[in-house]
Amino acid sequence: MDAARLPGTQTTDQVVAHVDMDCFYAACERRREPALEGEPLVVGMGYENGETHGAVATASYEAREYGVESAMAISEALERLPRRVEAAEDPETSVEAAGYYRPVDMDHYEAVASEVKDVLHDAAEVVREVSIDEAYLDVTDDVAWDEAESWADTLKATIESEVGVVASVGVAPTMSAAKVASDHDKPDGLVVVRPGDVREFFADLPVEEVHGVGPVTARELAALDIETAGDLAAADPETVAERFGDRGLEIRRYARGEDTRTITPKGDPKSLSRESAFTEAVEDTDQKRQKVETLAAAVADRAHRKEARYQTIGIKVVEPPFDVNTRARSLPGPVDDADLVKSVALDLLTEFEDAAVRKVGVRVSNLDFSAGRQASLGGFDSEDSPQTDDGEGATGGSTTENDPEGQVSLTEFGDTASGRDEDASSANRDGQVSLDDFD
DNA sequence: TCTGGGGTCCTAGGACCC
DNA sequence: TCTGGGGTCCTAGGACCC
Repeated sequence: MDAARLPGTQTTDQVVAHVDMDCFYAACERRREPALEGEPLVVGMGYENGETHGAVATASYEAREYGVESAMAISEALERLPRRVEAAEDPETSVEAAGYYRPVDMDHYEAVASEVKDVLHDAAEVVREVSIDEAYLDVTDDVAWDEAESWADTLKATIESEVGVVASVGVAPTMSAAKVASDHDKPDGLVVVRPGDVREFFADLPVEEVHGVGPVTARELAALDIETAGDLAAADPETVAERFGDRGLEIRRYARGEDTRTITPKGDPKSLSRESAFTEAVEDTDQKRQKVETLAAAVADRAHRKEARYQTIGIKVVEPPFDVNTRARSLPGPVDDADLVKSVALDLLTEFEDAAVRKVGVRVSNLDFSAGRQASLGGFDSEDSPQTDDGEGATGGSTTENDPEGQVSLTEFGDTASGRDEDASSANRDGQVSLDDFD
């Protein structure tokens, strides 16, 4: 596209495009199995091997007509839409009212997603990938409002011809409006909301469509007679703030088309986790421990491959009916140590030894990617700055070297900067960061 | 609703420090 | 020794998103 704006004509408005792939997993399955085109198709996880406790990840629009929805239990999906293979053998069931089921294959979807991303990065300077099938593009400097529609149309066509999957695109002056716009005319949608039209565009939408409003908030808003985004936009800010705090003011601003967020590329992850559900609630200690060990190894492996070290190790334990418990323990410094993940996770699990448990998870957080990237010599206190900056800059604070035994240096730093004795003393208390404590 | 898996951000309270 | 205030880090839980 030509017509880059002249420097002097820029306003504070952004031109934001939100690209959202339609039924992405199903589209990926169809790409490699074209016979599924036009058929009801359900992609789900955890239901293979005769298991029935999985959930629907994506249902094609044809499958949705039978009432199958994403996040629905597979067992319920099968009631509404039997499997085609079984229907064919069962004279009682009509083949027309049956569909195809495929298990989730993340590796394949990620490969397709990276092809899509290549197209997006060609189309815009700044791309924020939100998830495997969704991204924001900042095209403020490349696309004028007059050409937004044809630009988006071209982008959609390119994705379809080069990758073979269909996207919906919304273009608007803010991220929150672009997101709603891309969803507004799905599938194969293209909606442009110009700067002056945002408030009107939101007015009649159900309040749940505002980004950040989920079922809980929607219910509480309904109790205040706030049912549309327009109601929320017009609501008294003090009432909203009183009930929902800062988050309330934020969703109100979104509903008014006010959103000052700018598009930045996605940074490093903040945490990595693995979790897994039992078929039914389990009390047996060994079964729980075994699953936690497996998850711990998987998480540690993933972190290792991503060159992430972690300072906090935690578990999640879900008790029936759906009580989520989390426990976490922080270490004196970041580590990359699969055995430690396992031993800490198991230790945290002992609290739930006697509990009935339906699901467990292991997480590492407080991630540090510095080791794999560069050996930075920064981080020493500079002479010219007095005491005021110690809390902040503190690159890494604790061990930025590879091994947790890098303690020596910590202790030495101990009395040089007041902000540091915390680290040093906590390391000392734990004596040499003795990993033995966790074994 | 008989809830799968992987994330993010926010809040509140306690410990600890100055 | 008691009181008070400011600040940070950590843990746990909640809501939300895809």
